Amino acid sequence: MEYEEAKEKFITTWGSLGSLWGINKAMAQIQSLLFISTKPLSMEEIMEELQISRGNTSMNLRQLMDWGIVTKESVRGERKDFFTTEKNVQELARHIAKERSRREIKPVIKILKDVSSIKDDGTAKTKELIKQTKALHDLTENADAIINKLVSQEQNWITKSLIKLFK
Amino acid sequence: MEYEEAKEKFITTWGSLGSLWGINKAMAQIQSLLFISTKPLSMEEIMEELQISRGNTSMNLRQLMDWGIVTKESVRGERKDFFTTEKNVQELARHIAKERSRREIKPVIKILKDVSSIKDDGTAKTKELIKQTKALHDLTENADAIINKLVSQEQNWITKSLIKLFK
DNA sequence: ATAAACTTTCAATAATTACTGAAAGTTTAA
DNA sequence: TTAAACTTTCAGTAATTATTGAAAGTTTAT
Repeated sequence: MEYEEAKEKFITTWGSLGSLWGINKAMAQIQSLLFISTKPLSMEEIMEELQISRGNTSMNLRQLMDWGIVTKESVRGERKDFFTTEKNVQELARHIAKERSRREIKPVIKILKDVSSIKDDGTAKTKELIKQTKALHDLTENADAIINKLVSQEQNWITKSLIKLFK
Repeated sequence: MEYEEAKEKFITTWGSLGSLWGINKAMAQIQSLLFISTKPLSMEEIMEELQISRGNTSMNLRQLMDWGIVTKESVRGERKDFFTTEKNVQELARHIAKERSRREIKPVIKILKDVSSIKDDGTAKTKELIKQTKALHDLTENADAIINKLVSQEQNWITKSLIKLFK
């Protein structure tokens, strides 16, 4: 396998992994294209490379910027915008984890808390609902906290050595 | 909020979280219905409760069984099948993590390994592709290992206390 | 062996989600 | 201030994914 094939394979694979986990294909592909690019790319270049429309490119670049993993850059002497992605995988993971936590996990934790806090009317089905949603609440909250800790910047030597322990 | 509303809210919320993470809505809803049920449910009851068709129910129950989180049960004296889900959240998380790892993450790790192993032809773009996919490979492999360890059954006292540390 | 009770399969259809392309909007240089 | 260069928006369309429902298949009781 040489460069072109490897590049193609990487972008395609990352795109399908994205879809599988609820991230749209174009968004994942744009990010992966930038991730292995040696220089900032213009909208034109991205469209050309991935064979997608101007509108699609624009919308997905916006989303990537909202997620904080792509930034617009100016290249001196050039009029058009250029885009780069966070190149450090640790940082990348941190941004993604933080955003998904904030947008998707935290609101669910809130609802699980509400649901598990309903008044116990003494019936078996209410008791079961409370017990099970409480367990799910605790698990989700823990998982969320652990993941955010694991990818957080404030990783001191303790955390780092713990990660090694897990390997 | 009393029972019916809370139940409704829980099932709906869990269903949309599912979609958001690439798990189909009906599948997530069936699982959550079983998760708070005090007894095994028949296909009839599931269809009725969630207002979905027989075919849909059957296909999604099959998938849940393939994932190892729902089991078919016989109730003595009854001809039809009854279904239950894993009630222990820890076990549930373990099954889901294992399956997603096996089906989705492991194959991607394999491809990242292949891609990052292409011959270095000395060009900047090849060097960048190798460097970046290698970094992603290592991160993905670590994340996969950590998550599987965290939810694994063999949680001994060390692991448990580490989890506490992360809280 | 028959038929009732139940489940699965799958082609057709619906619902959802993503994508396009052109018009409207914005920025920049002169 | 004009107009060229560029970007965004969004209604319409396409592609994908989920769902239905009825026919085919299976199991069980007699």
